[in-house]
Amino acid sequence: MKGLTARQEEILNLIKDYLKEKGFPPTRADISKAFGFKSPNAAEQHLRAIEKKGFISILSGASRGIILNQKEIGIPVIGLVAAGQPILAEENVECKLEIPPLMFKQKADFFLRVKGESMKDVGINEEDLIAVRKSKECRNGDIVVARINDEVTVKTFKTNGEGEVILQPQNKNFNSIKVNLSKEDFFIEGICVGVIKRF
Amino acid sequence: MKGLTARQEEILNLIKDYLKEKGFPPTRADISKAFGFKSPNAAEQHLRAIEKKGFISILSGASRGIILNQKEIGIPVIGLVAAGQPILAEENVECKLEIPPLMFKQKADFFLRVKGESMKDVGINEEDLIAVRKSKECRNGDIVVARINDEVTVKTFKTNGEGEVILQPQNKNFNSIKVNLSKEDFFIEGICVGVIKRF
DNA sequence: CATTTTACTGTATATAATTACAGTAATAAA
DNA sequence: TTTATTACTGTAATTATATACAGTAAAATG
Repeated sequence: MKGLTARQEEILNLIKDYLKEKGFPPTRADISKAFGFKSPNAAEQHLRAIEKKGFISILSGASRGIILNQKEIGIPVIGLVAAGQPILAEENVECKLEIPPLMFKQKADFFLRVKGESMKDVGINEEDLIAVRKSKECRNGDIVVARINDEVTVKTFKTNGEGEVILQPQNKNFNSIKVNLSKEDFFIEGICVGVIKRF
Repeated sequence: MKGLTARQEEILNLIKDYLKEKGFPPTRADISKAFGFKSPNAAEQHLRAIEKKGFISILSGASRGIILNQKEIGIPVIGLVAAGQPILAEENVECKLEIPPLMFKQKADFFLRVKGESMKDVGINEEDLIAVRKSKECRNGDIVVARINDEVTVKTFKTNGEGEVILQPQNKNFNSIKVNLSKEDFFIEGICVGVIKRF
């Protein structure tokens, strides 16, 4: 379900983030400050628009009386990534899962359901959920979610510093992937910060 | 950290309930109304006492600025199990971790920090947290947390139905453990319902 | 092309909410 | 026995917050 303008979605995301971080919703002034609005009324009117479209409820008279109408709280669980689609595109989202801030050592932005056994030697198996922090950069040895020509893969990242990138599986039955940066479309989607197995 | 008085605990529970229901914390007036206090200061002073004892934080100047210091919510994370102690004894609890109900397929009662690599072939490695559902029974093939003579171990459970129990590691470098039920003190603590890895 | 919607600034005000101060009374601790 | 602590009432000041009203301007819509 969409219907929100880009700006309204930004506002809604701020409310979600604020709630997650502080445990209670922001005031009109908090929102205005975050976006640089010089009038609290700017926030007020955005809130009313978002309410009208059904994403939040506003309790009249109550301070911070903003209620999220969505049950989709938490971070998205990504199943199969449709070719050509951004990883977080709505059609890839299986469900959402709420996790506490301290669950992993770093903040996780989404979960990705693992296909294949190429990383089994580090304990990542088919159907596991890996917790991913969005990042365009990574270090040697990081387990990364990378995209090569529309295909998303999870591997260990290696580089020799001269533009040569190798994606290493952690399974002796699989071969390393040498990425030709000049010919192939290569992109780091994020870094694996954790794994969840469900038996 | 000192314990809360009965009244303070009631107040804290109200805050938790209010938060769960409305999505934001109550004001002093809300608390006073719920308990029939005729002065908002009654609530204020309870809050200060609860804050002093470390259960909440109060943000100065912010309306509804009550933050739960959720050290004691969630399920316990068990580190090393002291010999002879029940697994959930307080001295074994490293911290607590709140998990959503849908995190695993079955309800988890506690986490156990894994020592050793005996289960590496099923993706359970040293320092991983395994989610355990308390249970005295289990089936063939279940990954169980078992206790043999004061020692806690994680293995795959096998039995031939004639009282013979074998605890199987999932690592070719480790040997199976045959349990002599007549001589040894054997006990199933629970069944592994999931794993969390934190990189 | 007129109208609506979006996206704001700027001002003002009623009220929501925190919080300080002054008490009372019962109970627990020193 | 004196002193804290717990558990409140009652009042009041200050600030935090919601929210109404009056505008401007650009973009989208019909």
